Formats: sequence, C-alpha cells, structure tokens
Amino acid sequence: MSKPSLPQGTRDFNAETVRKRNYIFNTIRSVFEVYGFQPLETPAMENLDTLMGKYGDEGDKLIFKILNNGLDNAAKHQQAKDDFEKVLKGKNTKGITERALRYDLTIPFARYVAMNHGQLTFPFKRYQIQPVWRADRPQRGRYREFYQCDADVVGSYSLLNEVEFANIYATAFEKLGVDVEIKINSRKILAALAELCGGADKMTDITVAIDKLDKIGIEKVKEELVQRGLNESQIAIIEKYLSINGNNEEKLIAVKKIVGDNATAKKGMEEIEFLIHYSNQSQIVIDFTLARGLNYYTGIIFEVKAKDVQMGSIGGGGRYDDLTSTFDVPNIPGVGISFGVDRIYDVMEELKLFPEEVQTATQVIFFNLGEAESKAAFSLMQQLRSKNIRCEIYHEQTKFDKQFKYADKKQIPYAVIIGSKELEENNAVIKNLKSGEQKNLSHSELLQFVF
RNA sequence: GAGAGCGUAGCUCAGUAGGUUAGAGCGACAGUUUGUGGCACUGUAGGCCGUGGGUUCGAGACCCAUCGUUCUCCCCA
Repeated sequence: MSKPSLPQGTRDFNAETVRKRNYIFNTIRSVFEVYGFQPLETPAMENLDTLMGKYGDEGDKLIFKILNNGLDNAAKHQQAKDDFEKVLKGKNTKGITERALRYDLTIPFARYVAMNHGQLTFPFKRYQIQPVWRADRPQRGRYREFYQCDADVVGSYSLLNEVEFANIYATAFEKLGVDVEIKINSRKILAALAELCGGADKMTDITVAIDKLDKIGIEKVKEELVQRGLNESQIAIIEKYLSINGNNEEKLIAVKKIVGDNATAKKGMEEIEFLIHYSNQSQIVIDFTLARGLNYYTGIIFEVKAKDVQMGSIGGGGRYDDLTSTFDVPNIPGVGISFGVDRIYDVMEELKLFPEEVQTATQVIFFNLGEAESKAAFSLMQQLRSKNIRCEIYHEQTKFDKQFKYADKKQIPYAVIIGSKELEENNAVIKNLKSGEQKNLSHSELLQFVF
C-alpha cells in the first residue's frame, strides 16, 4: 500500500474550513430563500449526451467521463475492443462511457425542467447548491471539484428577474462583507457589434478577442482580430467600441453612437437601462467587453469580480431564451446566476473577512475530577445540551494542566469545574478562559447562565 | 492541450564548491512532585532526502526518466 493521497484538484476540508464554507452556503441560501426560490438537487452524474455539446468544444474536453462497468465481461470482449478503437479516434461511444459527472448546475436544471415542464408552475424559481466537476488543470482559484450556488427563473421574459438577480448578488456579497463589482453587458449589443463587423457568424471570434482586453491590451486584441479574419474598418469600429469608458450613463451614450441604429442593440441598451435604474445597486458596472464563454446566453449577462484581490470571477450568469430546446422543449426562457463558493472562500480568506464567531465550536468544557465529580458534571452537561449549549466533558480524570490545555487548543470559551469541594457544596465553578474570570454558581444558576 | 518552478521530520524550511552517524523552528507526546491553563524550562518520538536509473572512490546535492505538487497560458467558478 502506497501513501494515501487525493485525486488531483480535490481537497479535504477540516472542521475550521467546513464551518467557514457553511457560513458562505448559509448566507447565500438564506438570500435565495428570501427571494422566493425553492431548492432542487440533481444527481452527481448525468447521461453523457445530456452534457455533451452544451459547453462548447473546450467545455466538452473538461467533462469528467465515467467508465462503464462490466467492460471485462468475457462475452463482450470483442465489442469492448471495437468501442475502444472508436475512443482512440476521439469519438465517444456508449459502449465505453455513457455517464459523466455534472459539469455545472444549469444544464442539469434545464434537463430537469424539460423532463418536468408539465408539472411545474411557471415561472419556476429554483436554487441549487451542489458540487460540480471539471477535468481542468488545477491552479490558483481553480479546482477539479468545487461548489456552485445557482438560482434560476424559467418561464418568464420579464426583466424584473434580472433586477432581482442583481439585487441577490448585491445582498449576498454585502452580507458576506465582500466588496464586489457586478459587471453587466448584453449579448444583444455584442450581436449588434458583430453584425456591424462582418456578420453574426463572427460574434464568437469578436467576443473571445475583446473579452481579453483588460488582460492583454488593445494592441494584442487587434492582432487577434486580424488573425480571426477581420478587416481594418471592422477593427476600427471595435476599437472605438472598446475605448468606451466613464460612468454607466456615459458608457450608454457612447455605445449608442456606435451601434445605436441597430434594432437588436437598441433592445439591449433598453434592457441595461431598465436594470440599472430599477435595481439601483451601486455595485453594478456596465462593461461592454464582458462576453462570457457559454454561448447559450442571449440577453443580459452578469459577472462578479471581487475588488482588492487578484482572483477570477466569483459569480456569473445571464439570460438564455431557449435553453431547454436542446432537450426538445422549446419556448421556455430563463435567466440565472451562479456563485462560486470556493473562490469566494479564497477571497474571504485572503481579505480576512470571516467573522470570529464562525469558529466557535464547543462552548463549555466540563472538567473531569473524579468519579462522583464527573457524574455530577455529566448530568449538568446533559441539561445544558438540552438547552442547545454545545458541551463536552474531558474524557478522563487527569490533572488540571491537561484539561486546561485541551480547552485552550480547542478554543473553548468556558470551563465548568466540579471538584470534591463543589460536589460537597452542591455548586460549580464557571471560568471564562479568555479573561480568567471565575465564579461560583449553584446548579440552577449554571443552567440559566448565558454563554 | 502548452510551458515554468518545487518535492528533505506531522508543518515551514536549512543543508554551504558533491565528503563522516541528516539539522533548526513550530507542532505532537511526556515531565517540571495531580485545585487553576495560555508563558518558560527539560526530555522523547518522528526522515529508504518523492520513486527508479545513471555519473562518481563517495549523491540530499550533478544528469536522465517517472510520479506528485504549485503556478502561468488556454478556458472558466
């Protein structure tokens, strides 16, 4: 047996980490609930064809596939070999793999909606907090197993949903104490830009290139556009588009000058204006270079970046007007957002944003100072537990020194000491381990004590 | 998929131009005569120096391979 290890990109979470993560989960969940979303859970694995082709070519490569069982069945050896030959040629075959781990929460949700649209009450608002898996190479802020917290509304074209999501982002990150920028854009404006610059089929080329603006700079973006087959006048328009800056109002005025004549762009700008004015959250920033990779988005798109820290996006989402049609259920529009818990955790850790209370585990330790003494302690402890006070008793009788040190290490704030004297007097010493203060309490006083 | 750095005690790392029995700090455990901890002091345990090969009289140090890990690009949460 070699040394035990973890699969690449996965992690164990110790008590401290779990508590901090739960703090994030609970905060986000409570916001979802307050906005009227219902929970949903789907399986860790999906049929491979549910996932394939939904995330683009890059995405397909990152899907974790699950090897079929029973490939060693002697009777099916030849079939297995033939199937494997296909795999070697880069094709998928059900003979080798027909299931895969969930890659995100949106597509499984779309699959769920497609399967249950007859029973659901629309608009259907669900939230989902579950892990997803990607066969990416791990690096800073990137894991192979990580949690997403998604909220989506399907069955509604109303822009009120976008407003709600902007507010959910703003509220959740305020509660977590994370200073963020909620970047928004509209795919409709990007589509209009593409139309202006060589046709709709150029949209992906253009968006992929301009998305990199803040990373590689305008010159490199122009180079990339040349490589992607755009001509000089087209690139000039894009350069003008990318030079848009100022506050949100100024940006809207500027973009109107470039794509304002286009009907689709007009719609996009109206939507952005509606969202900004209705939501009125100061964190919202228009970013016309925001594109987002997933090509199912059709309207407003969101991306959340943490300020004061170098980290990829910690949330993203947008409107997709036809997500379930790939599952043969057309005309169900939707819009949704996602929180990347693992990155939010990293950001909060780096900026030291976790409140101290998150870590309080055991509140009271009962010292073990003898058979009769510990029996009395035990009984009191059980009574405190029934009042939801988190207690434990030291596991064996030993000297004070050991018991104190144990309490220190576990950062337990209070110790209850019942020795022979207290036993005789039918009371207990309670000691605040931080301040060193201690006092004598009767049993009933102890049970009323506010920890 | 492409590239770079790093693998020495549980953790963070030293280890000098290859040269005796491999070091420190922190942590763990035990103790400094069991009714008051955090400090201090003393002691103990713990390493096929990631793995395999090569160069050499001699390798933790050099070379090759391999595995693991971290980071960058691509893409993303």
